[in-house]
Amino acid sequence: MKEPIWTRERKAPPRETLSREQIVKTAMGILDSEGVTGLSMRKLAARLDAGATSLYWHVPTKDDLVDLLIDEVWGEIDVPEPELAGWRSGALLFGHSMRSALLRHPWLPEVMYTRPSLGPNAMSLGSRGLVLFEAGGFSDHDIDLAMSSVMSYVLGTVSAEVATREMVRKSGRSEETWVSEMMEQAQAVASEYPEMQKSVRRRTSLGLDSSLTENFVFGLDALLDGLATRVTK
Amino acid sequence: MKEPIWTRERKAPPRETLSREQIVKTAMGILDSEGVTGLSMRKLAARLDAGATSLYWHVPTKDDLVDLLIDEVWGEIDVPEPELAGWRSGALLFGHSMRSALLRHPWLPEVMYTRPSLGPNAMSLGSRGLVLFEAGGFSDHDIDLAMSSVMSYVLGTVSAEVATREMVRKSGRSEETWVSEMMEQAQAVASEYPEMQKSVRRRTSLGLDSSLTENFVFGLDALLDGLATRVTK
DNA sequence: CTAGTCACTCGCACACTGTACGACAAGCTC
DNA sequence: GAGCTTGTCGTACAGTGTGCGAGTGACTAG
Repeated sequence: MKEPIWTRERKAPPRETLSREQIVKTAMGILDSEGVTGLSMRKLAARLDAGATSLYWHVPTKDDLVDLLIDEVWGEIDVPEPELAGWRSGALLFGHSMRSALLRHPWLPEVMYTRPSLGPNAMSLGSRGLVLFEAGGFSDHDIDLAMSSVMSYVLGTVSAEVATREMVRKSGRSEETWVSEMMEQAQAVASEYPEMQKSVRRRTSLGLDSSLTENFVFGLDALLDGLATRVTK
Repeated sequence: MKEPIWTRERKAPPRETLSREQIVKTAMGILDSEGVTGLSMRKLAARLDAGATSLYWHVPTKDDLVDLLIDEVWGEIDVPEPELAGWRSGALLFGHSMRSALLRHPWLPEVMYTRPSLGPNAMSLGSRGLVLFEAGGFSDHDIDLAMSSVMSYVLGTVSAEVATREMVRKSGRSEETWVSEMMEQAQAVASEYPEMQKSVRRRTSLGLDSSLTENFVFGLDALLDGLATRVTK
């Protein structure tokens, strides 16, 4: 009579092997710190002390790997239960949670717009979002319109924010000197675009961080105000 | 006495040469039809009957070329003069114009979030937008907050829309069969995500196009409603 | 103990990318 | 003619994703 596997002892510790989780995790590290162009299969493999093509046993293609990484990010986003906060502050919280996830993983905008990406975490996120807006009293027809307008707003704003921060980073300057250089440029073309100059000056008075946060909050607030008038129940 | 140039005849027609405009134009064609991955310097050169490296005399790098292309798209977006329509319908028009430009050039989202891109058309667009909102009666402080929330909303929504369309295209199925396949998938995981199922069904009843347009309009309307309450003057 | 079958690793090779370099040519001004 | 500017392009290099097939360690059946 054969003894079942889980009681039987292993003769020797199992061979150390790569795992999909491990690959995803270190790929995430590379992506977060070096961006999309910094991630190559060879570099990833090297960091795992493995041959480049070994990865392909665990992951079909690089694109699939990126899909896994995207879904990982969706998994980091909170959606509060509606009974805890009400839909409005729930949506606000959701927006902020989504923003901070995107700021932690600034590579996401440049890859997410070319691919399906309907992994389990994305599904769960979408589902929980819909629950929130349903509880908020939107009509059946409006629930996912409301939900997806909030998601799109956050996505767009934070993508733009990430692009701005990227601009600063690439310039190699510090934040302050970058802002002041922008000011100079704005001065130079002031005659052509007087409005832009005012805008830059307005943003300069706050720091870059606060200015971007204010931007995000202002629009989200306005959008939620607009959505509030569409609550019917 | 030397005769001025414009009266002097050319001895021979000038040598045919590449031009930046020409390069930009055919690159735009490739990008629009084959997407970002379809654009390579060699392919672009081949389509111009030129050697690959000849392009580098007219354009410093491929990235710079893409920057030119992005600014070209910004140039296609209308912003109405405020006195023609008022800020609200002006903003609506602007949003639709921006949307259709992005739908014509669906490659834009995947490249715009990694780079500066403050070309002349972008500047002019921003400036005209600010004029519109200023005339709308927003406080000095709110003008560019309002403006950029609209831009971000449109950007985010249409980027997501483009991604959806890309999904359909890549699947190789027709629009209808794709939608019904989505329905099946939704049925399959219905127990886990009942909300998603409802959402998919709602979208299925309209066509894909109308559903996406409705989505866009709904959120933009809500956002503008919210912004309207912030008009002070 | 041997033979066989999985699960997994990895070197090589291929086609492709952006672009630096330097040789070359055509047209213009002296 | 000489010399300069403008422009073209072949070659080469370092890098990419990944298909293929050989190889290896751990396990099981006989």
